[in-house]
Parts: sequence; C-alpha cells; structure tokens
Amino acid sequence: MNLSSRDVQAFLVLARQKNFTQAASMCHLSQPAFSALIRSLEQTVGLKLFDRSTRHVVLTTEGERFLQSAERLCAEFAACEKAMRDTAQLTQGHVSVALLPSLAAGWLPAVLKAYTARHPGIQLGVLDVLSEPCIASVANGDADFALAAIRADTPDLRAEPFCSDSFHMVCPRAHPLANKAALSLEDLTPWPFIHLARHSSVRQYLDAALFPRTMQTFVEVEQLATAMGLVQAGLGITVAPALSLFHFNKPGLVTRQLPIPDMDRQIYMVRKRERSLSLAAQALYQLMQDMRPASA
Amino acid sequence: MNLSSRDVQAFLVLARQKNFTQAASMCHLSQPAFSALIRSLEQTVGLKLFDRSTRHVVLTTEGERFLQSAERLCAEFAACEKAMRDTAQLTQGHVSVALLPSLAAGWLPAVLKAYTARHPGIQLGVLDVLSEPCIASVANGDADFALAAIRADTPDLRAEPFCSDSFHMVCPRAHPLANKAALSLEDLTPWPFIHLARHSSVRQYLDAALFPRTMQTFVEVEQLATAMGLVQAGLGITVAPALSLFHFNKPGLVTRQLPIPDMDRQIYMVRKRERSLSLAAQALYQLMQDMRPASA
DNA sequence: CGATCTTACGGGATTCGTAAACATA
DNA sequence: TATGTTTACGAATCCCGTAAGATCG
Repeated sequence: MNLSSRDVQAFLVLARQKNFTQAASMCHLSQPAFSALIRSLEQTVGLKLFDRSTRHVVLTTEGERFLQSAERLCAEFAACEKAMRDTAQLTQGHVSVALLPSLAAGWLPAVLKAYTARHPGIQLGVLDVLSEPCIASVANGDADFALAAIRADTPDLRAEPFCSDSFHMVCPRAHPLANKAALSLEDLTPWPFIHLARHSSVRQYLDAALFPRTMQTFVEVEQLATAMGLVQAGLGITVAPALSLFHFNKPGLVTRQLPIPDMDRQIYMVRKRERSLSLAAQALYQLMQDMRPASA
Repeated sequence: MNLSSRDVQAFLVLARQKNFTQAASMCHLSQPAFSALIRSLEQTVGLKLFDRSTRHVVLTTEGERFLQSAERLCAEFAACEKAMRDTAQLTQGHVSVALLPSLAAGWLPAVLKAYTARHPGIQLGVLDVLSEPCIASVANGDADFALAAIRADTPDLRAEPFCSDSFHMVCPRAHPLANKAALSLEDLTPWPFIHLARHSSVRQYLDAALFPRTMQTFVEVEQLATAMGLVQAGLGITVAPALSLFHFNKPGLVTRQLPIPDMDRQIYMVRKRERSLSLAAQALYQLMQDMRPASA
C-alpha cells in the first residue's frame, strides 16, 4: 500500500469541505483530477471513503475511521517537515568541536559568540584537550571535527591545513634578550630554559628545530601557565606558540617572535574521511575559517 | 513537500542495509531506480541524507535526524494500514440496529449469534423499541438501519420491504373459537377482546381490517405480555402478529392464523437516503435477509 | 436549468529498467 | 580487477487539465 502526504492532505480537505470543487481548488488541482485522486486513494485504502451524489458529499463510516488515521499521519508529516526545515535552516541541531586548549582559551570565545548570535538554536559542544585526544574524539564520533597540531591522515581520518602558528620567545623585561636585535634560536641556548613536557607539540617542534643542539633545561612543566609563572619569577626563559601568548600578556614580560618561518607549527582541521560535516558543523567551520587567527 | 510511504520505506531499508544494491532488490527496484528515488527524496526533504562512496553508505547527521521522523511515520503508516485492513475484513467495526421488540426478542438472538460467530470483532448495538423511535434513531444516526412497521420515506430516509407478518387469533384452549373450522375476522367480534393501545401498529392494522366493525373491547393494554396474561386468565381473546407469538406459547393457550393475506403487517428496512451502509451493517443486513422470518 | 460529480481523452511529466561510465579498494 | 554507485536514454506509465456527459434538486 502506497500513500503519500498529498493523498492524506487531499482527503482531509475534502472531509472538511464536503465539496469536490472547493477542495480541488484548495489543493491547486482541477476538479476532475481531484476526483481521480480521491478515487485512487479509495482504491489503495481498499474502502469507500465518501458517499457522494451531485449534491452531497459525506464521509462513510469507513471514511470516519480513516479520518482518525489521516489526522495522525498529517500531524506526523507536519512534525517531520518542521524538523527538516529546522535542521536545514540551522534552527535546530548540534555541533561538537575538539581543539587545543590554546585555541579554546584565546580564540574560540569570539568564534562561539558570533556562531550563537547567528544560530541560537544549535547546541554546542567543546572538547578543549590536547591534539591526541582531539583526534580520538573525532575518530570515535564525539566531535564533528578537530583543530589539532597532528596531521592525522589515517584510513578513517582526513586532515587539511587550517592555520600556522609562529613561535615566540618569552623572557622578563630586564633580560638581555628582551631588546637584542635580530633574535635567533642560537641566542636562546645559553640561558636557563623552561621546557614543556616532551609529549607536547610545542616541545617537539622546538626540539626538532634545535637538533642537534639543546637548551639549558631548568625545568620541564606541563602547563604553559606554569611556565609563565616561572618566567615571571625570573627563573628562565621559554618559547611559546603565538596562539598561547595570551598567557604571557603580563606586566614585566616580553615576547618576541622567532623569525624562523619553517619552524611554524601547523594546525590542522581533522575530520572523518568520506563523511560530510553536518550543516551545523559546516557553518561553524566556515565561520572559523573566516575568523582564522592571523598566521602570525 | 510531498512524501510517500514508499519513500519512507525505501529510506528505512537503505538506512538499515547501508547498501544501495541490496536495498533496491528488497524494494523490488533496479538499483539505478532506487538510487534516483533516494536522490529525489533528499531533494524533497531538502537535505543530504546519506554519505555515499562506492564502498560505504552512511547516514549523515541530518539523515539520523530524518530517521527519527521516518520511523514514527512508518509506524503511523503501519497502524493506518492495519486499521484499514481490519475495517475491510470486518475484524473491527461497529453496527447498531433498531428493531421492534417483537423481532428483538424472538428472532434477533439467532441472527446475532450467527453474526458474532462470523465477525467476533464487531461491536453490536441493539435498540429494541417501537417503530417510531426506531425510525428516529436512524434519522439521528444512533442506528445504522432499522426494521420497523412504518414505511418511512422522507427526504432523509428510504424504506424497502423486509418481510411480512401475518396476524393470529389467541384464545384459551377451552374457547369455542379454538376449534372452529374456517376462522374469519367476523367470528371474533362477538367475544370480549383484549386490545393493544391505539398507537401500536398491531392495533392500527386490526382496526383498518375491521372497519367499520369493531371488537367488544374488554380492555386496552400496552404490552403483549399483559395481553397474554389476560387471555390465559380467560378474560378475553386477542390478535397478535406471527413474530410475537412466542409470547403466547403457553399451556392452555391456542393460536390460529387469520387467513386474511392483505391484512399482513409489513416490516420495512429503513435507512438513510444517499448514505451507504457501513461494511459491518451491510454484513448484518445481508445475514438478516438470509435468515428472514418465514413470511407466515 | 444550474450546480456538481464522473467519464473521455490527448499531452506532458515522472519513473522505470538496461547499458555504459565512473570510482574506489 | 571487482564491487558498487551514478549517468544516459528510450519506453512505459502515471497524472493533469480541458471538454463532454450524467445526475440531482
């Protein structure tokens, strides 16, 4: 049995109007076409639904029975249509993004502000974790996409460059490096250095750029905020990516970009291969590209 | 937006199978036709519902959302289809008949027994009242049709002969009329007579047949059962239609048919003009015709 | 005779299946 | 290369609107 929303709609209109001509025009059909439609509906349902003479049109008992089903069907159709329109117009939906804590703290707030202003009905999810769990959350479906420092190209995942992130030296205002002209990586090696843990992407980029040289390690810490405190206390200098410099925007501290272009940290947009982003995710990613941090 | 049960079904099959070829064969369609169907569905819904490559078919986020609506729609379609099938097969339904108390007591039980045996799911309604309220209940929709002694042909109602009902004299066994040969209406006039009330159809037929003669009225009563008691007590004789003779099937009483054919009471089937009987009512009426009382 | 539903029929759109092209592992 | 989806296209079907026919008040 095949039954379309159009059939149901036509039936309901006729049941209300009790007049083929009026009902037909309401359905934007010629009267004979409408008559044929009702006849074919009766055939597919297998029951005579209307008693009709040239003067009167009335529901049969079976028609009354079908009316109940038709009204429920019509309500479901309407709900379905509304749901689809809402999702298409981003009035309703959900998006979850995984990104590095540095992006989440410094840059994301403005993005989310713009996003919710435009799409207030969309539920947001943020996973502000390191690159590895970012990738994992995309792989297992917790996040629609991720912005991470790992070029994760697996059979499941696909990465594309999103932005790049230059490195900056951080030292106290009174430090000799604070005003040195033409700063280079070489200049940093003599000084006590606050390292991040080896598993951090910052450390890996830095070690690679230094190799085979090394820094005078004073200490290794996990959090950039800790490194900030140590530098502010005059215990050493450190290197941080541009996106996390908001940590070091403090009195008594100086940040200077390291002019080593090929050392720039790449941030990738990571998503599932062969799966399109949801509309809500597309809109968020589009906005993120429009508001992409200056590739300083 | 037009959406058919076929579309929804196809969507659900593909969402389950995640394979166009298999889903197509399940829907008895060629694979390209099925592919086109899904494409047109996506177009009417206005959303991409599946991510498809040559290897994998997966629901998009929007497809997941539609899946919920589709499942609810599918359930409604199934419920509707079942309801219609039940109605068509008389597994479900309702019929209400109005008929004279005489028919209701003597003849109806066997009819209803046969009817419920054949259609156990049909709800029954019986209005065992006099002809006038019978007709009224059809006119106001309380009964599907009536069996009454009034030929009710109004703009709203239509009557057709159903059966005829001969009249019988009732007297005590010891009464002279009990064994008299060649009984005629004349023979009854000398004896004390138990009349029914003037508004009863029996009385009207009897008065018309007698006119201008009259009976020796002993008393007028409303109920045939009362008349039976009075006759049994030897207070008089009476006349009753064949269909209510079960009242007089008692020891000490004799009933004899009055051989006056054109006096026979007509019973009519009364129904609304221009309205078909419900399937349940059709079945009941057909059975009633098949089991029609012998036109004694 | 006027209003209204049904039937008849020609044209146009939709939909189907076969065959070929295309894509991915 | 094998599996599976999309494109191309001719044919059958379905659906619509106009016009004529039938029916009831």
